[in-house]
Amino acid sequence: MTREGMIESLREKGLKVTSQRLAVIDILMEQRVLHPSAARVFAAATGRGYRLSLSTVYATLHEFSRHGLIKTLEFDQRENRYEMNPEEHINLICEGCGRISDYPVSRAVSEETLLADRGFRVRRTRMEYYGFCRGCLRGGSSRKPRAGKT
Amino acid sequence: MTREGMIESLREKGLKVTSQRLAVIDILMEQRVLHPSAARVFAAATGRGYRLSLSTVYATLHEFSRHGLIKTLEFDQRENRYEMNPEEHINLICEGCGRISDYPVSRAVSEETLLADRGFRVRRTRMEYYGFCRGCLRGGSSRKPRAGKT
DNA sequence: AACCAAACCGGAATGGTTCCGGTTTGCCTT
DNA sequence: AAGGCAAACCGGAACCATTCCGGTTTGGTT
Repeated sequence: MTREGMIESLREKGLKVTSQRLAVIDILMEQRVLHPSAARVFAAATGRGYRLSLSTVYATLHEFSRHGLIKTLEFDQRENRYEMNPEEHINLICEGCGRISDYPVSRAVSEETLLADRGFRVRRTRMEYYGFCRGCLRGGSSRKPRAGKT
Repeated sequence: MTREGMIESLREKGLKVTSQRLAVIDILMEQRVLHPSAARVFAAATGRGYRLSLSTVYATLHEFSRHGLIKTLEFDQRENRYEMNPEEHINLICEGCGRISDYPVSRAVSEETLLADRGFRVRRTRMEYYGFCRGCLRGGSSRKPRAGKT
């Protein structure tokens, strides 16, 4: 999704295009590979001169997520992260440095199978593999050593 | 894993077998299909006459999880849940009633593939499908209508 | 029976996120 | 171009499941 595409989406859904939302969109586009947290989006935005509050960043990300423009990766101990990749994939989450990368893969069980088999209607999925990335395995070059719960 | 098996595991790992831990084990065994939360374990335990504190329940579950006796299902907004099923499976999580059920399935991508392909070493996985269970689809018989974030 | 690290306890602290009510603003109408 | 209004924004207070604290108890070993 491009910056213009997101703005287009806002209009389609009847959401207002505000300077704060544009700021969030810009940062999200720029940091998409990082799967940024709300705090990071806020820091990056203000650090670059945009004017908006942390509350607004939270509200905006929540709204974008609610409308399917982005996806929220919810965690218990670590802060939530946001991703823009709409394709089906597994998130590889490094417990050493906290980095998240995508690994494309098709859904393990089809929606139809689950519905027929269990009467369960899938709305969204979440697939995560926790472990250590190449860098952290290789003598922990590590940055931000953010271990999850062991 | 049986009650006796868990006690055995505690001894093997050098963990003390206390009355509080036995209480938690009993409740976990009894409520295994429910994937109970810490609060529920606590309530069930005290309600049945066991004497232990909520702090201890948290500490115990954390310890069991750390040693691989159980697995913690971490959530952001809702409370964490704990499961005893050691098999590879997908957790079907109903956004209507909060019920969690298991759907056995083999790992989508093998450990070896990921290591060769990305240099990523998998330590644990998490696969969840969110949606609505049979009961909630059929006119929301619903109990505990616990919606996650939309 | 003594010893000690591990486990337990209640209560205070934590911290990412949400809520609150009051103010500002995008956008539709005229 | 001005008016009107619901949506969006804001800072600060509130939330709450979980963790932390230090002081006490206890399982298991010597």
